[in-house]
Amino acid sequence: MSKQALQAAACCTPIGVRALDADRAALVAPMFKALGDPVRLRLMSMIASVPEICVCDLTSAFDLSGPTISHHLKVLREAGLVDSERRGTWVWYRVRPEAFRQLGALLDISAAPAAKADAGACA
Amino acid sequence: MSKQALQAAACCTPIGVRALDADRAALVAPMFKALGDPVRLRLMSMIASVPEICVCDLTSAFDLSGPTISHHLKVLREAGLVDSERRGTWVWYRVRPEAFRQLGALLDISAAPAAKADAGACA
DNA sequence: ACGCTGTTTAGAAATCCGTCAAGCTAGAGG
DNA sequence: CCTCTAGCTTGACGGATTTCTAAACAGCGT
Repeated sequence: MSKQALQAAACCTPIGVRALDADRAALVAPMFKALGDPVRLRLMSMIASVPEICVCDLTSAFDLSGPTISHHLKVLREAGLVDSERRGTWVWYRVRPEAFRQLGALLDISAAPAAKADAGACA
Repeated sequence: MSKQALQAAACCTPIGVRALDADRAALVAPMFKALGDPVRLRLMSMIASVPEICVCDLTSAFDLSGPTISHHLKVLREAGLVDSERRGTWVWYRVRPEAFRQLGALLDISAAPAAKADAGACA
């Protein structure tokens, strides 16, 4: 809703070009927070590495109970990072490319002042 | 130390190309977690948007006590996102471009499967 | 010695993580 | 239609982290 619109507004000025104001920070921080758990980060990468994936495949990849995985998926969903859709018996998850791209753009340091002194360190 | 070496090893395969294994996820997640707080995200962006900045300038930008800011800076420091250096009376903070770039590379979705269906949404 | 700057410690309140139990939806079988 | 089962989500609860305030501490310059 309005949340989506605001997220779009926060898109896509790199963090290093101009400091985030409080409103935008409050909007983007939950996304980073959602990625701040190892399990959720792995879930996110599993979802992002394929067009879509079934919850059953996600659950079987961890030594965690179903409800726990479901909880983590809910966090990712509420952060706007993934979408879910029920098709028949199974629920399928899919990444939200626009949210993903927004985070990537925020972390684009290439235009930041500090980048000049340290270009190419991540070869 | 060894932590730095492992962080370098996790660099820079995008999350959307291949799913992170548990070890790499455990290594990178703390960085995202550190950015998962609005105050820390703003601190990070303030630090990243200039070559370096004094703690006094950071503290004065928030309605938070000194110790609280210091605590958040410590989290960013221990996550490897920033460096601090004392010069005379004041302490100066500076971004770690390599860590920053690593996170940006992880979120590079351009090579991911889902990117094809949604190119250019972040215009 | 004194003041200024920034960090650390200690403690209370709030939040988060994982499991158990119960609820809901969709398909299969009678 | 009804029931049964499977797949996933939700609610509730103990235990561990996190977050803030206040007070004590350490480094630097005068």
